[in-house]
Amino acid sequence: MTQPRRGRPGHDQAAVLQTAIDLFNRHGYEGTSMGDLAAALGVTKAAIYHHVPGKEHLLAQALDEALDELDALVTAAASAPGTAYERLRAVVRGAVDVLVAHQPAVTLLLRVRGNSPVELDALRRRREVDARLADLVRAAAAEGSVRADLDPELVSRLVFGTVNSLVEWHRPGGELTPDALADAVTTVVFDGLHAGAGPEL
Amino acid sequence: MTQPRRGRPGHDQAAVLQTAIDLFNRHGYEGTSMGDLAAALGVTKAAIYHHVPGKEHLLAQALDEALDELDALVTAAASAPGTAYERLRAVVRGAVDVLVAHQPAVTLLLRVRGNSPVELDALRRRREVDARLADLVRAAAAEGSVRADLDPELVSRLVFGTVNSLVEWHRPGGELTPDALADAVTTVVFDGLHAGAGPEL
DNA sequence: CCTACCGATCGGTAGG
DNA sequence: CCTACCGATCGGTAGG
Repeated sequence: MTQPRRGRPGHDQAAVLQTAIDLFNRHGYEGTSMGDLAAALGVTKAAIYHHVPGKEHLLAQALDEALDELDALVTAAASAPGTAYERLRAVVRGAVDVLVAHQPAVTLLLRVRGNSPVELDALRRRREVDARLADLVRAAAAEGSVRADLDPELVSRLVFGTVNSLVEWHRPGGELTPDALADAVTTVVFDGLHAGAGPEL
Repeated sequence: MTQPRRGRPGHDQAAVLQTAIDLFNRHGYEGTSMGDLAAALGVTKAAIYHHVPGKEHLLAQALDEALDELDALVTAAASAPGTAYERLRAVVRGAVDVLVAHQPAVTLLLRVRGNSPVELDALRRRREVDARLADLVRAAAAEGSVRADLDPELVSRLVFGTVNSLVEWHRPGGELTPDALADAVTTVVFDGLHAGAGPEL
């Protein structure tokens, strides 16, 4: 039912967004001008405004992509069956999967500073996700399956700090499959670095 | 031997740098104008150029502060006595100390994208530090004191990803002392999350 | 001659 | 999707 295109094929909204996210990640949001984006797309600056209402709208769409995925992850984990330990382990693995599958959008989210209403709203949504991740760690600690000698809030920050750090170096098409990467992260996080550490309780 | 000041007391280079680093961290380097910096200092924009040659010089000084500390840390660790395990454990603890003591400068460093020669040079120096950290992990794995079932390069990225993630939430004057924080990080990194995991090999 | 600034404005570029 | 622009603001510098 889509109308046949007339004129030059050009770009659709999704292509503009994808290129924008890439440039935002490479040079920073403020460090990327709409002229840079136009040049990367091979069009003039004004042409971009045919597809999107403005620069900040591109940022908002990218942040929503990442936050929608993370929201879905913690919501599913909160209502999943099994022990708190199993749900925590699943959410760590799921977080790795989200970071790998949506790396550019998640990278942008993790760099948001709150410079605008769009960024402040993203920070608010992110804090909610972080709070629900901390709830899972707290439940696992209360259950006795995760160490309780450290503040669960602190443990949560360290664990998901580790997961989030993946965006700094992981690139799609690397040697590691997402599954192998998730295995490595959960092993290091739950069992630690010591040689011969057991894979399970 | 310093001459008595005449005219308004004003600000020295160090004060301008400290305020600049704070603003760069809060709003991003490109998101901070020299006008913003001037307003934060309570002077005019032109007055800043009496103290510093330009905006990028402020960034370069901040990045040098962080990189000098990290260079000193890995250099000391590389020539320290003891097993590779002991040196790795010391460098993890030392990295926490550096991040806490130089949090604003290190935060800036971790966000550098390579947008300019100054940033590219900082990235180059940072890659050298990262390589020497990976060397330590490799030596500990070869020694048999750290798990060798995972690529040392990957383990290094995860460990120092965890440490680096501190800058995202740690603020000076929090509840945790630097020592307690370093304890918590080394415990989680080396022993993992499992309840009752031993504190040592 | 100095340090420590100010009011005004430079040439370019930002998002739109 | 382009040429031709705008109000404003950028980093940096002039004379005093």
